[in-house]
Amino acid sequence: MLIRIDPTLSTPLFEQLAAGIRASVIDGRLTVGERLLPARELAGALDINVHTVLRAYQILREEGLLDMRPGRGAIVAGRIGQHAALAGAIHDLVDEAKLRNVSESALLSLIREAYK
Amino acid sequence: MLIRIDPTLSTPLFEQLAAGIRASVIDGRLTVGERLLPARELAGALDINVHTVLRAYQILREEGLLDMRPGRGAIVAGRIGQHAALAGAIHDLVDEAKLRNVSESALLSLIREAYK
DNA sequence: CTATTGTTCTAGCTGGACTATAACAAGTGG
DNA sequence: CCACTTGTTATAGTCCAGCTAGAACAATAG
Repeated sequence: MLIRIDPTLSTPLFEQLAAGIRASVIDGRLTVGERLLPARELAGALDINVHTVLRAYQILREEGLLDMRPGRGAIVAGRIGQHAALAGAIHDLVDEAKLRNVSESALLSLIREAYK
Repeated sequence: MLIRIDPTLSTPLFEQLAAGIRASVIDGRLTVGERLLPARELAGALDINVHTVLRAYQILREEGLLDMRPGRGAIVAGRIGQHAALAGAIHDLVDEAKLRNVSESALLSLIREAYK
């Protein structure tokens, strides 16, 4: 599981991490039942704090993507079903946005608006 | 121009404001050539600081949405052309996401991922 | 010339993100 | 049962982005 973290970005580390794992689950790089690296281990590998990793894990658990318990670790639960369609739609939208020179942040806030 | 700001949300005020105005321009509530409220005035109305309003305005200028100069104010430039199609696509995507119980924050980070 | 309005600068406050330790609880495997 | 692993919880400190406040400046309108 290769996930890259960039401390210089404005998006929080725990969000970046959650986003990376989430994407991995959706496109199949992580499969249901698979176990993630133990928090302390991953934290060491990424050179960040354990709590930051755990915070990312907990977000994903609340989304139903992970199942975690002490002693067992964090396991991909993948309640998300067939997100493939969604992933496709997202891809198309992003392409469209790029084509029209709409910046990432602009697109993001348009979506935030649409969610209201 | 009615734009609502919620200080309790985690999204910065200046972003909320920029997002609101941006959306207004795109769906036609604000038309090209129209002048926005002077920063100090809008700040007073929203009960926030002038700098926060100006920061939002400047973001939109960088996007080419606004034209602003001292003494004249901020005017909708609307370089964005026909974003109607994009707006439609966004709307569809958000509906799809809601249908699948994908949270707003999850969708946002999926899009951030797709932008890479 | 005066009033308006964006621009720039300086300064201070606050909350969230991140880190660092440490103790605790629930599992796993021998 | 025991040792080890791993998530959970709590406490505390640092740092920075966002917001506020006040003031002086520059360009534009009338």
